[in-house]
Amino acid sequence: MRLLPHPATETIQLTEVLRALADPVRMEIVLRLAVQKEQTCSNVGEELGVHKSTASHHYRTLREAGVVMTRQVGRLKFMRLRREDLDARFPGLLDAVLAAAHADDAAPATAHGEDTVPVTAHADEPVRAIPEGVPAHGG
Amino acid sequence: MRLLPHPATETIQLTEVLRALADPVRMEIVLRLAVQKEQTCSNVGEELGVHKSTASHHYRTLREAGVVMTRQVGRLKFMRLRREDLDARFPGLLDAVLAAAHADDAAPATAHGEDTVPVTAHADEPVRAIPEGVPAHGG
DNA sequence: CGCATAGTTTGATAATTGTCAAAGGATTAA
DNA sequence: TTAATCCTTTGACAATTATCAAACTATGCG
Repeated sequence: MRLLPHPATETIQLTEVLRALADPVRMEIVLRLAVQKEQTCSNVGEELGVHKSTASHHYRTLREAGVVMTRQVGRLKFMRLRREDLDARFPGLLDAVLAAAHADDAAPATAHGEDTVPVTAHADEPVRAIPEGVPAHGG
Repeated sequence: MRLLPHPATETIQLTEVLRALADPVRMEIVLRLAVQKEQTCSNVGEELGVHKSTASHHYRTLREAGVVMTRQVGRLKFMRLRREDLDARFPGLLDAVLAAAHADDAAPATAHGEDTVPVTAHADEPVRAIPEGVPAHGG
């Protein structure tokens, strides 16, 4: 059994964690690991729709950012989230991200399963809001 | 008074938020806004150490990701965090990120103000941990 | 050894991004 | 209108990155 190099908990950098998570493929990996706790790279990779070398690149990115821990058993490599380490370093961050990812999955326009709300109206037009205590200077 | 186009709360994408936050300059902007609540672009930009056009690019990135709201008053543009919107869309995320940013500021190696711990020893070497219920098959 | 399995590394490429510099709005002041 | 202020846009460029393909390493099996 062997371990690959991982950053110590204290040296995990927020910016790198966020960047690691700011990719759809890597987020998908993290979400799977959040449910399945530990998986082989092969298992994770087969469902991602990317080449195995691409997947390997993402494993490395996640590992070097301190998001996942990889251990090798025979020919297999098992990946797992560094939940406790991340919680110790950045309390609540991982949970918030995972919860947010689920909130993001539920498509807003069809979340209620009823109205196809005209969200596009907001997306490209100026928002009418926040007049607030504006330091306007004249009427 | 005018408003620039902003994404509606329901259309804010987690990946874009994380990517927006995964940059040191933008994180710095967000941290300032978290404290000062609202500032002009000029105020924020002067302390960032980047060209004003670069700063403008970052404002845009943050705005399009749904992280900040910008309103124009005369020649000035005021920026503010979309705290309530982000909380509504991704509960706890912004708070966790802000707390994490503060935890990241406190340099771990000198946090105790005493020992210049050999963190580099961990950074590049294999970690001894997580033997756990490993499906090892032999001694 | 020879062969298969599991991932990584290297090479190549296209896309994205952070940066500065310079020109371009938009607004206020005179 | 001209000038000044505030910020954005465009252009250029270097660095990073996501991707696939192919070669490579490491392990296990006979």
